[in-house]
Amino acid sequence: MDRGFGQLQGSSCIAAASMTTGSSRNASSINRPRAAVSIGNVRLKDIAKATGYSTNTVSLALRGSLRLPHATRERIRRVASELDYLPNKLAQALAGSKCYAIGLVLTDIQNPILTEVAQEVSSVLHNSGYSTLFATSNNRIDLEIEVIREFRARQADGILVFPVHHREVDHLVRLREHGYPIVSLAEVPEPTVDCVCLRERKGAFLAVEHLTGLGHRNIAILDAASPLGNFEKRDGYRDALRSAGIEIRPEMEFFVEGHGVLDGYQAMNRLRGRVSALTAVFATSDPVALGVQRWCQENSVGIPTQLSVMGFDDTEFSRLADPSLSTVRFPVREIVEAAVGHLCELVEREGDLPVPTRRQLEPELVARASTAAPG
Amino acid sequence: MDRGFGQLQGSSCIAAASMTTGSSRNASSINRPRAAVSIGNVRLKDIAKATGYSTNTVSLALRGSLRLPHATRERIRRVASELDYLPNKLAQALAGSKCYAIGLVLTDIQNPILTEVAQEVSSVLHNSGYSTLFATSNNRIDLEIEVIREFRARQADGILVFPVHHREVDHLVRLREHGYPIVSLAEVPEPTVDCVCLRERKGAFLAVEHLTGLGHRNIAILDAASPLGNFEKRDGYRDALRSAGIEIRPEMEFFVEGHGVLDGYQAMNRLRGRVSALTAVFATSDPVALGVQRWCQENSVGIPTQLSVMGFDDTEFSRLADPSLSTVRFPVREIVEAAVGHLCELVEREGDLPVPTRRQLEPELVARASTAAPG
DNA sequence: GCACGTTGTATTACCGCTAATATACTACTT
DNA sequence: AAGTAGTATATTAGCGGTAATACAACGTGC
Repeated sequence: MDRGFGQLQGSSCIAAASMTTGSSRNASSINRPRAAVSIGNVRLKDIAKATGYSTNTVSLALRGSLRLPHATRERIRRVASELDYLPNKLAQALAGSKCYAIGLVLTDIQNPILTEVAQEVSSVLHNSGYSTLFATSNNRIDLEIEVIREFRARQADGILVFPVHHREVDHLVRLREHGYPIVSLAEVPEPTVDCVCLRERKGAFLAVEHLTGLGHRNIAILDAASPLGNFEKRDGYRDALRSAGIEIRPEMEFFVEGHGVLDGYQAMNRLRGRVSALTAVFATSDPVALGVQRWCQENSVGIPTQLSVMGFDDTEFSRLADPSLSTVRFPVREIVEAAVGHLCELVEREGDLPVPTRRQLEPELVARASTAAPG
Repeated sequence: MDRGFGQLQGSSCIAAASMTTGSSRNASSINRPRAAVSIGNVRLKDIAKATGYSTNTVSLALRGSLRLPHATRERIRRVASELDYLPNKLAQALAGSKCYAIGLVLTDIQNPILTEVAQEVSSVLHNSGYSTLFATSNNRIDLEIEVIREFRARQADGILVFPVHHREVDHLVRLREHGYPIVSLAEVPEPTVDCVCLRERKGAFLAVEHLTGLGHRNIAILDAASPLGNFEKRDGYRDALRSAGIEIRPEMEFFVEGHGVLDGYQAMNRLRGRVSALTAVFATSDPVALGVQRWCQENSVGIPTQLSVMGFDDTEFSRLADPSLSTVRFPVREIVEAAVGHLCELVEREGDLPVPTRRQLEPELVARASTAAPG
């Protein structure tokens, strides 16, 4: 929140490079306009020339080696900052073994919750000294595989991924087996790959249990996950019905194309004939639920009087929807922190990874105004 | 992870590497779980050993050099793919001059429009053969500067940025002057840095002109941009009032903290006493407008009967809001395509950049149900 | 029959950095 | 005074690629 005007904060003082009122010999070779390079093409070698030390000594100084006397270290550092030296992280990564970059693969970002995840991931990684490589699979497994290869080619130290298909993770497992750190942000059935995830099945269970608890018995599910082969939420839905002694009817399970508002809206259009037969709808993501609400408003179906609507994720839009949406919270911060933490741990093990673990976070029901006892 | 005496050149010789005989079967030997490295640590040298050629010949073959006879090229390529060779892009970048990565800096991602931008950018870049480095400045100029330095250290070939302050872009200008390709996605006053942007001032003008055209004269602005020093939308608002002969009253201009739904809602709470004095509200982003709608619903202010509401950006949530939100379209695809295209062009110039240009895209009014003539 | 291009491939030198080892010096020992 | 530690720095060899150059074997032309 600080507006801070005087941002002169040692951020940069370029052009200094060309001046070098060299105490030792001249360093005129620095300002030779080399081709194709940016402002910051000051290298260890340049600092070496400017100070008279060897590049290796400069490298040691900048990394704070105690083998160098304090005075030398400081002198080199001062010159480095005068020249606005920026280390070449590619070269560092090539010489060392890490490159301090993590790849993040999202499925799509129609759902604002994934956006929040992206924001949080990049921010947490930044604070841990890592950069974020970003890509979306667009819900296509071939793209998922492709971008992961891309990340590996860039020597990313590890990968965070929302797999497109929670059951098609062979490519992840294989990498993991070879010591490549990968953490899935969605639950995969067998813990053959690390995952830090929300207990989705239970989340869906809570959502639907909330509805049955209110007295609903005709509950539809608008399911955007199953078409991709991800059945956790549908299973939770069925669990809840079963545990309430309600028959599971396939005709109450509807597939939805994507996670957008429009998808929910259109789904309702398709099943409009059946609406009178139900008293509640559980959508597997918030935007879909908002689309349902919208359809109801247009079609004069009262929420929650005639139809109760549940979402999933608890995005900001849901809280301030009209009526406010009952949903299940997706704890972005907790999941991201745990996932990044775990991934960084794996990365630091440098190859000898422990057996994969699964960390499941607990979902939390958020009951709001879009659900009530059936009229 | 030191290997001692340096006589052993390959620090991690995969089993495959030991096959010197020209024959080419041994794929199964890849999966020896060696320390500290990923599965794909097959290098040119390994392919060289496996085929009997020198690493340079292998390099040429994989890059399709015509200096090699067809048969040799194909043979090498086959072996490479059998070994699942993945080129080390860091090494390529270090040896060549480009690294085929672009940095993207967003301000925050509360606003779904920025999310769409991120998705689109990474997708378009991917199709152009570039990777995306991702970071958010969180609306803090110091972070903006920091992540840009980070990108430069990673040798990003160029940067796409939504500057936090459209008028504080010295750090960008300085880089640009030194030949570093940067494209701003928001309009900066002087074209000292390339930008591909929406004509925001005109967009705001259209929005407010739409309101004045309907007969409104008491129009407030909920402005999330001005607090950051970005006055385009406010200026457009004033332009429209002026051109309709309406007095500009400072008490009709309200600052909003952020671009979230809640921000709009809370802003309305703060100015509730004044609501009766106005007939229309222009919010500088859609979520803020949705917050306004929500507040009105809770406080029984009819939209658009008692109050007209305009947003900005045209996100999916707005189209399906209730009532559907009148807004101004932010043409994500066009802007991103133009910006990425331009940036890539600059990148390909390899340092000798032309003078910065500004490409302004035209905004488009989207009139929906949240605006009408004042009752 | 020998200089002379053409091929096809190997050798070598970087890119910017880290890390292991080598080499001057200095300062203590004994 | 010579041997022995340290200390402060330089030299060299990689990391995994690319690029320039070298070279060897093979036709050609005259």
